[in-house]
Amino acid sequence: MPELPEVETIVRALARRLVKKRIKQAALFTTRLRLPVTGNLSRQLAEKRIIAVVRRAKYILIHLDSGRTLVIHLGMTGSIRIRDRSTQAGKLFARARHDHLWLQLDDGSEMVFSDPRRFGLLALLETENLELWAPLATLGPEPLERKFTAATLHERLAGRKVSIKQALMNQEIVVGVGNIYASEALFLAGIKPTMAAGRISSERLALLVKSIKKVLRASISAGGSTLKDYRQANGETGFFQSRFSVYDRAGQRCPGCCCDPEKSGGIQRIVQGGRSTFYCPVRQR
DNA sequence: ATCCATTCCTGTACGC
DNA sequence: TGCGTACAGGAATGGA
Repeated sequence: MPELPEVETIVRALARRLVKKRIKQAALFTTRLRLPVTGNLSRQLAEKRIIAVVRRAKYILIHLDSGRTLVIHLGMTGSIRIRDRSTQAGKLFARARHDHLWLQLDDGSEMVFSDPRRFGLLALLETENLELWAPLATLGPEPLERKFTAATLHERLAGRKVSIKQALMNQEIVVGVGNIYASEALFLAGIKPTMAAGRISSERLALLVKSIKKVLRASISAGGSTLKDYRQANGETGFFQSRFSVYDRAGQRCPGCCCDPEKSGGIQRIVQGGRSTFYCPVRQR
């Protein structure tokens, strides 16, 4: 999916375009997402004003003046597009194959949520009780907040035998880090992805925390990473993918590596928990 | 308590 | 061109 930088990029665009706008009409085209969509979303969204759009972990939270919040998670292949009235000039909205939610705003623009694989989710919840909702209730700390420190991570990893790569992807330990940025952050920190999470020194965890923040911030600055499905809300691709150090670069030389990939084999691809991990055996120990 | 494989669903790339 | 297979950015689940 969209990991934290991609979701953050989308949220910033949505905030710019949607806040203070009123939803004129809404249409939900399926209830079959990762969790069944409950309630009459179309009716509950119509005539409501959007007062804020924020991110929590990889969730998009759209606060409405009705005291409810529209929650969107993009799963692996979800995307959100906003289209101007001007680009639609006179045309009726045409639903594409995997469009699941359509909103028409009072300035004539439209927001569409699409998700071919339907691993994403949509929910409308009481804003006041949002944090009690199970998927949000168990989430760990935000990696870009100041209070996410080596001490935080150390405490959360204590005694864990699972690999550090898998631990970083566990949203109860730290949120927002998915398959790409887990590999990238571990490369920056020089930590081998298979190390037991609970056995890494505080010093190395401090470097890991810095690396996580650094790679996430750099990617946000680049508008995220586009592999296949991800697009910014205006339809443009991100461009951080061109700056990956190890992700999807098996056999190549890692940035600044001293070794000859012809001999060393370069960046390795292994599988952990069913997901690909990329790392440099020379620089990551 | 922790960890692992499996599952949801669809699209695409690749080898034959 | 067509077919089968593997794999893809996430996260919940059940069983070990």
